[in-house]
Formats: sequence, structure tokens, C-alpha cells
Amino acid sequence: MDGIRILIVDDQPLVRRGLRSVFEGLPGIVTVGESPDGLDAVRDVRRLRPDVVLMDVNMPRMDGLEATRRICAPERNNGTRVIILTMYDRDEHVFEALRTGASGFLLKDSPTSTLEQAVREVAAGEALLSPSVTRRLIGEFARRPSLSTPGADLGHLTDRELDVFRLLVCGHSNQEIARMLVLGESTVKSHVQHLYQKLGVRDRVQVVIYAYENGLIDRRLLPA
Amino acid sequence: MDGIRILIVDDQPLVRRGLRSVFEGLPGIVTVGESPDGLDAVRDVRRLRPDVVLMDVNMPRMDGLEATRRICAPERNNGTRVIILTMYDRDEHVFEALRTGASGFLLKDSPTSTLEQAVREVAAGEALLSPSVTRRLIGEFARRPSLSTPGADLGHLTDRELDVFRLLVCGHSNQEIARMLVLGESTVKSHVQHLYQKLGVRDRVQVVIYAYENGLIDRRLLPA
DNA sequence: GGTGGTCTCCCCCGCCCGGGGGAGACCACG
DNA sequence: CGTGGTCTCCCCCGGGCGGGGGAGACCACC
Repeated sequence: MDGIRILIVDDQPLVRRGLRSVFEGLPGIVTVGESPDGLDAVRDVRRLRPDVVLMDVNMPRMDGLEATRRICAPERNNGTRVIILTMYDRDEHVFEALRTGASGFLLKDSPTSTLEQAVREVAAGEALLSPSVTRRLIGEFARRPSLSTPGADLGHLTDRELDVFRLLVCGHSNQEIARMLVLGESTVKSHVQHLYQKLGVRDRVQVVIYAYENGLIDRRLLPA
Repeated sequence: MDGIRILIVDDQPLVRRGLRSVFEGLPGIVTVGESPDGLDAVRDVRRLRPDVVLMDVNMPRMDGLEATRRICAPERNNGTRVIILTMYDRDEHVFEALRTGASGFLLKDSPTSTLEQAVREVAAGEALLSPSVTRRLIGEFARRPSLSTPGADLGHLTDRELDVFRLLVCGHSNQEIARMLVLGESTVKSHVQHLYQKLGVRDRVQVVIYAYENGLIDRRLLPA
């Protein structure tokens, strides 16, 4: 491996040129391409297989957030990581951007040394945010104590109880769970009762609340 | 103001000495004191009023997390901000630490330039994390879309329906809601039916899920 | 005065769910 | 071989809930 391969995505040629010049000459970093919008970026990622994408947010045809979502989609991600580059750090954009799967979020006025550091960290599998973004994220995080205790001990649940648990917290009825697991409804009810006892709750609603409050929700299982 | 005043908290004298030497000679940064444990640190913060505290985690008498909680407690905080310094970045510690009110979380093996940058950013009201910590935080954050899309339009709900909604998503039964709002259970059931229609869901479990997925949960209303 | 919305409460019904118990089968551990 | 745990399913029961309809009272608007 002869360096970190980066792809620059921005609709303004001048910005692309500027970024390219920032990384030109930095050891171990090679700019392998530029894309003028999100749609092209998704295509170019498949073609060029860069290690890191520097992604603008506001672009025609497809914005950077949607492009990032597609690039980071687990089903066909090949290791490419994305750093979002934007002018603004308003909360909505930040929080939405961090959900897209990006590994970094930097303001465009960041010093070039920060850009370089970010690329290197992200290529190594770590993440880096602008300080003001970090502040917002911590603030949002701290506002919800539930976030911070991921994975309450579900260890005492048996495998089957866990199966039922996962479907229950998605909003399925006992009957539906029975069908999905190919079980009798009686069996499901039995497992559900054990869940109540073990989790110390009263009914299925409180199981759902318990799950969310303890960060046990896997969104990919949620019904559309 | 003639510089950023920092307080160094660590139970190992050698670490304190090392940190002090890092900041010695850096323009605009003055070490105003050292504390060997959390209890002393809380006292020293009141006495010395530093701008930034560099806080170790594992210490006798009182650990760094509890000390940080006390220092950052809103009722008597005077602007002092805390950077947690630790050897490890295991998830439990990270998430717990970020809830204490700290503005930074750095590993002890961070380069001195990072330490300096962190102190300056934090003193300016921003925040800074080690890249591996940032990665964990983003990962945890991204796991919950509910955090980031606050306020799906509940505007079409009437005031009374909203009252019922808030209690329902806390896990209360129709009977309990009726008692709390001083209503007949029939009335509550009526409102609940309207909720189902307006939110497009089937039962109370799915109302709870809807609420969480749309960031509509006010944790302060949750039962203990 | 009529119309529409909200809030309140009533009736009915059927079903799913909470809760209790028991039982047979399998497997692992000692 | 017994014991314990898990998984499966059964019985019973009562009550809460989902779903439908209707009705009276208040208020605002036109």
C-alpha cells in the first residue's frame, strides 16, 4: 500500500483545486480523483476505491449526505470512509450528517493541519470532528443519560428469549412473533412472561421503553 | 486575562510533573496548581478558579469522574471546564465520562500538540476528543436516529391528545392516564384511538416506537 | 342560527394480553 | 442416573385493549 487514496467531492472547482493543493506534497496521501456532485461521487467511489472521501454537503443532483449514506451503506461498502466538509455547523446538519455513516465532520475553515490529521486518523479507522461539532455532540449526548449505558446486561436472557425480545421491541404482537419464529403462540407468551420477570417490567410497552432507554434497539430490524 | 489557567489532577507525581513540563513555556497557558486526587481537585477548583482542569480518572479518595461531575455541576460552576485524561478508551468509561460534563476526553498517549490544542479549544468553549473516542461516540450516536430528528410534526394532535400521548409513551395504562388527567377511562380510550389514527399505528407499543424513533421522548417525564 | 371542532363520556363487542399453573422432551453436567 | 436448564406447548382465567358507534356540551367562526 503506497499511501492514503483520497477522493475530493465538491461542486465548486475552486474548492476542489484548493483541497487538492492542500494534500499535494503531503507524504503518504494521494488524491485519486474529484467529483462535482454526489451522484458522480458514488460512482467514482466504486471505480476508484479511495480510502477517504472529502465530501461537501450542498451540491446539485445529489447532496453530500445522501451520497455519504450510499457510500457507507453496509451492504456494499468496501472500506471507504467519508469526511464531511461544510461551511456551517448548525445542529440539524451536524446530527443528520453523523447518522449518514461519516467518520468525520470538519468545517471548511479548519486549518490545513487539521485536514491532514483528519485524513490520516480516518484512514486508520478512527474519527475526527471539528471542536465546535464535538461540543454539540457531547452536549446532545449528555442530555440523554440513556445513551451512555449501552448494552444493559441481556446476558441472563436465553437465546430464544432474545429472539422474542427483538421482535417484541419492533412492535410485533405475540401472534406475529409466533409466526415469524414458527412457534405456537403459547410458547411466545411463555417467553414473553419470562422477559417481564427478568427485565422487571409490567407489559410489552415497558419492554420497548427499556430497550430504547438502554440502547438495545437495532434499527435495521424495525418495520418500515 | 493573562492566559489560560490550568489545574493538573493526577495521583502520580511523575505524571503531574510531566504534564506541567508540557505546558511550561507554551504561550498563554499557565499551570496554577496540582491536585493528587478528586477531593482535593474539587476544593482547589473553588480556590484557584482555573479555566481548564486536566483530570485523571483513576485516583484514590474520589475518582476523576465524580470530581468532574461536581466541578461541572451547573448550580455552582464558575466557568471551569474539564478535560478527562486516561490511559484507556473502553466504551463504558468513555460514555460515562462524557455524561459528567467534561469538555474533552483524551488518551494519555496523545501527542503534546494535541494536549495543547485541546486546552486552547476547551478554554474557548469548544470540545475535543481523541480520535478513537470520537469514533465510539459517533458510532453510538448513529445507532439512534431518534436523537437527531427532533420533533416530527405533532401539530395535528390536539392539546388533550398530546397530554395522553406523553403519558402513554411513558408506559402508563389507560387507567393510569385517566387517573393522572382526572378523566374517565372512556375518554382516555377515545383519545388513544385518535392517536392511532393520526399517527398511523396499530397499538400503544407502536406509539412508543414512533415516539422514540422521532425523538419525541422527554426523559424527564419517564418513571423511575 | 348553523357548522365544525374539541372534549367529555357512554354503550357494545371480541380479542389479545397478563398471570398462573403444569408437562413433556432434550441436553449437559456431575 | 438424577438434576437443572431450556424450549416447547397446554390449560385456565380475568382484564385491559382495539375498534365501532353515538351523544351532549362548549366554543369559535361565518
